[in-house]
Amino acid sequence: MSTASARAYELIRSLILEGRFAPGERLKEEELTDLCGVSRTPVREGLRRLAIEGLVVVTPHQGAQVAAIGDGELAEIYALRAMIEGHAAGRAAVLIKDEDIAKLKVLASEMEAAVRAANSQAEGAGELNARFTPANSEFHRIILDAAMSPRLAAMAALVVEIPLILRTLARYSDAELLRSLQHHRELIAAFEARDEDWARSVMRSHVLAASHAVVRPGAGQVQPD
Amino acid sequence: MSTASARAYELIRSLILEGRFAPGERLKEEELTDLCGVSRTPVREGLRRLAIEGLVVVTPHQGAQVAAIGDGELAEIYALRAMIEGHAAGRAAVLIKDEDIAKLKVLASEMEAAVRAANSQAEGAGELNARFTPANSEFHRIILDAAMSPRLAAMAALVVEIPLILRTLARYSDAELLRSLQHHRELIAAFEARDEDWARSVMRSHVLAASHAVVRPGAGQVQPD
DNA sequence: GGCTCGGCGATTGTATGCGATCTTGGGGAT
DNA sequence: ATCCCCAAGATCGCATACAATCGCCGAGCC
Repeated sequence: MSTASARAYELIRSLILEGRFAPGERLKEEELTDLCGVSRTPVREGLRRLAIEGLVVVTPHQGAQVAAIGDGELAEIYALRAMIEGHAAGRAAVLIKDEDIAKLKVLASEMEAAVRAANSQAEGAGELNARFTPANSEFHRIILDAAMSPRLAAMAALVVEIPLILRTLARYSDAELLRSLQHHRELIAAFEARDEDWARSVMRSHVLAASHAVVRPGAGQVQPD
Repeated sequence: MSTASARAYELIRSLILEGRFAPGERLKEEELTDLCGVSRTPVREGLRRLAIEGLVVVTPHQGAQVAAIGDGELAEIYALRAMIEGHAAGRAAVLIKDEDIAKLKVLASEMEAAVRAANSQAEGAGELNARFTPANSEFHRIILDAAMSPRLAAMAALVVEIPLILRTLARYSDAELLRSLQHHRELIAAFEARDEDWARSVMRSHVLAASHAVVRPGAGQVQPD
């Protein structure tokens, strides 16, 4: 529990990802000090870390603000993400343990159930998002961990979390959502077949498909990925 | 000049890359304070940044130490590097400006001259290293910058500098050195042809070749890459 | 004799104070 | 009326001081 500094980092990060701070909004150290209940030093530390991870940008003597990214940048980020997560999926196909594959199956079912529930009950997108997103994040995290490469995970952190800032803009059509679910199942199949190339290819498709759903804000429900 | 913090970061980083600190060696904050001439606060900041970049590892309440990496990890790092620099070269093939290509030609000539001088004069490897390495680093930096992707550059930083810590172990045979020089020329040709796939492929070869020269410490001269 | 526990030194983590730099608002000149 | 410049307020960067934690070593117990 190296708490104060880590807590500040996690709190600020979660606040940004939850959308409590708008992109471009300025983050004053003193303000965060009050929110976190710690002093400016650990707040600064967390801010710098978030800056390196790309969630915020700090300009000297001018403070930090939530990263704001344009469409061109977003497309580039998704290209990087396809590369990295594809690579991770390839490694994972060789290294992943059977128990982790079992976890993936559970999560895939959970996501499918979330979609079914939202569709049948005519629930709001919020409800779907609340069930779908955590399962989806966990799904991708398991694959990344299975790749057993801390540096790859660090690189993934640079590109995975950025799009989440804009999650309010990311809307999937029903067709895209179904395709995303199918990708998950196909990934699991590739893992079970221990097919490195197949897994990499499917993951690339998965991410690139998500890219097009995000860059063009459409009418849909949730951000699967 | 956001100096104090940036200077501390750069100084510590250069000391590590110059080999002044052995891998695994512990870095005490107070000691660095004396070396940098600044207080502990900016030293800590630089240390954390280096930690995220992978050059040092910090364990809470136990301080920082220079990253020590094994052969397995090294192979994995080179695989990532091949992926990232390959991607960068592909983008660069489309985006690079003619003047930057001209710079690459100058640097390639410089590296060739350095190798010729070292061979004919039976110079020590140190002399070659002193001429070759800066030109080589600049060569790769130009390509990375030409890709016009800050995040890609950030990811490259995660994997490009790590092998440099072990540069004393990296020895190229004459044949490998020549191959490296040919790769540089071929990259330039691919850029001039604006051939994205060609550039990516050559860069991947370039990095993967370097990988095998580094993982197996052979009898050679310098670390071109 | 070996093991465990408690105290001490060293080092890191956190808080606060001061100086430097940037932004903002108003007044004057063109 | 618009633009520029300057001063005041605010915020950040750095230094220092204090608190918390860890590792080590010796004494005591089993």
